[in-house]
Amino acid sequence: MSRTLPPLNALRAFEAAARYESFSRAAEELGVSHSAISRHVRGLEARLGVHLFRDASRGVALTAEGAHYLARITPAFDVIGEATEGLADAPAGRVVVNSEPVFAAKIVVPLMAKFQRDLPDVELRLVGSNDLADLDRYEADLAIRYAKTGRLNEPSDLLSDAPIYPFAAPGYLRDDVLRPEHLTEVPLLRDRGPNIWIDWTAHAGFDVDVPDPPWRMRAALALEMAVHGAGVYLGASDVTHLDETAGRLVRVSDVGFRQGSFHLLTSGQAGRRKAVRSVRAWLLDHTTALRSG
Amino acid sequence: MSRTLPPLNALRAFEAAARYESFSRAAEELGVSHSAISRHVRGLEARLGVHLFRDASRGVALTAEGAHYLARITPAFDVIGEATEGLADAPAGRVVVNSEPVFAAKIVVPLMAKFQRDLPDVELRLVGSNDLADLDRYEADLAIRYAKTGRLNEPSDLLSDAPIYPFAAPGYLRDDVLRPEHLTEVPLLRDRGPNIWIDWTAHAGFDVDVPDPPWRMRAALALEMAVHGAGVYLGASDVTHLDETAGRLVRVSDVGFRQGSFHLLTSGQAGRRKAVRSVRAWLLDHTTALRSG
DNA sequence: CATCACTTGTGCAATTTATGCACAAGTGCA
DNA sequence: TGCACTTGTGCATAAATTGCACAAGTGATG
Repeated sequence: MSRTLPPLNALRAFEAAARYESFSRAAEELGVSHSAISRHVRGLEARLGVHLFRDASRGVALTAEGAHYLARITPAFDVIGEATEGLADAPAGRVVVNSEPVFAAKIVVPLMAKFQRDLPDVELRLVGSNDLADLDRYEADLAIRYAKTGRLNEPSDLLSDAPIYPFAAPGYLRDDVLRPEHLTEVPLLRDRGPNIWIDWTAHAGFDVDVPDPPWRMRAALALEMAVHGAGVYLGASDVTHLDETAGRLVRVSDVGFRQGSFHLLTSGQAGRRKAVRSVRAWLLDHTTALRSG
Repeated sequence: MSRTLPPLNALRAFEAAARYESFSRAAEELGVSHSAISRHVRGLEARLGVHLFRDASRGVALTAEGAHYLARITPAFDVIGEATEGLADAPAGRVVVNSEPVFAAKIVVPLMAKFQRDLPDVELRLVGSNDLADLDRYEADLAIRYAKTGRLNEPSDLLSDAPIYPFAAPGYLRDDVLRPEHLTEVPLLRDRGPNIWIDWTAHAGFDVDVPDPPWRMRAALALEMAVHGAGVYLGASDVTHLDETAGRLVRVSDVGFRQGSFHLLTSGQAGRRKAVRSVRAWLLDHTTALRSG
């Protein structure tokens, strides 16, 4: 194998500059400064030892060699671009979904078997994490994030805006009903953000000062504690549904309110892939029950 | 223009790894470590969101997508390689020659008009410099260097090993003959290296202690001083020939000796270009008279 | 079953390449 | 003459590439 290739990044700069016969225009297209283009092009010329451009009054002009080279390079790059985009058309492949952990555990994981049957060629990689995956950096194709109020800043699809209720293990409270005196007797569990128990007591009309516990934990842990009879969990009913159905949790009050929602974000780049679009559509199809209206 | 290309360096690593279905083999071909290949490939997979390889017991195996992609990418790279090598076949282009200054000024420059007629499509860029151009870093295509003794360490072509004689402006010495008493009366000019006047007096049989002047200068300046009647220059007759022919210098003794030589080095990369090979051949053709034997 | 050869994966740090900013120089036009 | 537009370059920063050393896995062999 005796093929030697020039520095490919410089070649890319050359190809763009040659198409426009302008370094500035090439810079715009590639999203870099003209200075980067100039350096790449001049470096390539020096390395190859030929003039690909000559000076023009405005911009640059291709030499005969430069024009001939461009005529060969552009189609080659087109092939590479098309082949790469062709991968996006494949219905198969791996799709990385970064999800808030409690949503991953309680909603997505139980759906995995069905997902496997419905989209057998897609390998779903589910990453439960509270860290915000950088979709622009290809850390994930799809991201499920929780917005405590309103919408997300980025374009997204609403997955769930299920109302918030208090839940406890069956038998944890007398008659499985939350009463005012309980609010100072038992641990009040929630996600570690603002104390939504204050909002709830206001809705319930309970005139009680809710103690703010000295510990913090995230929703997934708090929910597990409730399941194990260690307190009353206040949170969205989407993530409790699994344990309710299994009889591990009951709703201990009919007073609820809506605050916060889960959203699905799609990476701009990966979002063009058929496999990613399939997963997105599937997730939205299978979470319709979680959305109001 | 909506074409988007993957990171091209990673694509190159993929293509080599895919051909061999082995990261180690690809690493050998590209002259990097396997670890670089692995990172490139896995990065590309992550970015594209598809499996291009699956694990095999020994090495890696292409997935269907990977194989299909390879079948498109390899021909595109072949086109780029061939187009780039095609530039080398062009008889035109710029050729950079880095030359020791006195050789450049006295031998190459006077030949430029003939060069222009003989190779009109080649732009010769002559750089006179005592700095050693790094041929591996594309600083020059050809380099003319002086070896004070013997040969150069690198493969090279002998350009000139003309003997060393003393020269002065006509009339500077009585009867244009260098006598022993002159050696302590007039400035003895030479290149700034070891005092070759000591070698000369030994050859001439003059029992004189040659003074070592407190100044240093390079050959080109020393030669100009002699032309202007400011001393006697001792140096190789190749670089004095122009001024002799023009009557600006005469040889003032028949005693000469051989020491030192000019060599032509050719860059390995640029040396494959037709234009560079043409210049090299031309230079060797037009300097045959400077070589003994 | 243990050992070895071969292969890929990864933490960490060093090296190389790419890049932007700010200024300079050149050209054409009003 | 001044302005708009264009490319070139010193300097420094940012990003990508890379190697080293180790780890883990697989298959073959004695």
